[in-house]
Amino acid sequence: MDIDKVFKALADPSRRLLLDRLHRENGQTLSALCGHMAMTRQAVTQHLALLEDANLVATQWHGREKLHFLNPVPLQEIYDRWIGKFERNRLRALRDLKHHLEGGDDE
Amino acid sequence: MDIDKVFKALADPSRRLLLDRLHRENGQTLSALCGHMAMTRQAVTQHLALLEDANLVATQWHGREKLHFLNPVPLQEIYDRWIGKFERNRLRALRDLKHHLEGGDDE
DNA sequence: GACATAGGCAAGTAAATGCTTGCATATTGA
DNA sequence: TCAATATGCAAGCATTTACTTGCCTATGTC
Repeated sequence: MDIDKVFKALADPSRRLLLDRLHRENGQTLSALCGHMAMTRQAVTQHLALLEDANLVATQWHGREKLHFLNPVPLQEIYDRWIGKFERNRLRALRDLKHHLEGGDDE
Repeated sequence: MDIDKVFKALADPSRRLLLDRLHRENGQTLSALCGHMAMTRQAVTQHLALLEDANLVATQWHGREKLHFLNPVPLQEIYDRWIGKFERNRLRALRDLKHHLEGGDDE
């Protein structure tokens, strides 16, 4: 899995909104998703393509409709393999921060 | 807290590497951090400024040296307020996905 | 068959991004 | 005091990004 694609896909607020919308109601068509966005259909298509490339969204054709489904796995992996690492030493980092900012060893 | 700044800060691999380096050894100077990066000092400075603006890094001057400290709080908040939400319905989303991809109601 | 609906493809554009180069300032140490 | 070290500031540039407009295709419906 390309973790960089996932981070880049999450970097845009419109794309995060799309994920939110799918989280609220899974399996929506492109047109339905467009309803929430203040941009053209093409722009939404491009955002969704990026999300699909990052494996955050999976699609399936139903006749002339393209249904979009949320895939939560990459989010989990971002946490497990990236954010979690920092959390494990969270207290230590905060101690460092406080120690040095509030007058540490030589100040 | 501006969650968008945090996501944008995390979108670049060089900036994630900088966080990794600070995680490995906290309180490094700009020059020390430059040692790990294949770019000019100015580029690193700009990356660090973005991280600081996103509140992922805090700095403190020690004479002519600028020390950089990791602040894990925004990462925690990204998890709590964003990723966690999706995780709570992770199984449901995966069920939706499987159901529709492997031949659902009408296929 | 004709027409509306759902979506795709591709070129164009303005703004953001990542990085560089050049020069200036401040601290430290011989 | 002079030079080396540590960092800052700002303009310039190439690439990427987000979005648009215009046109084309396929599915469903009267």
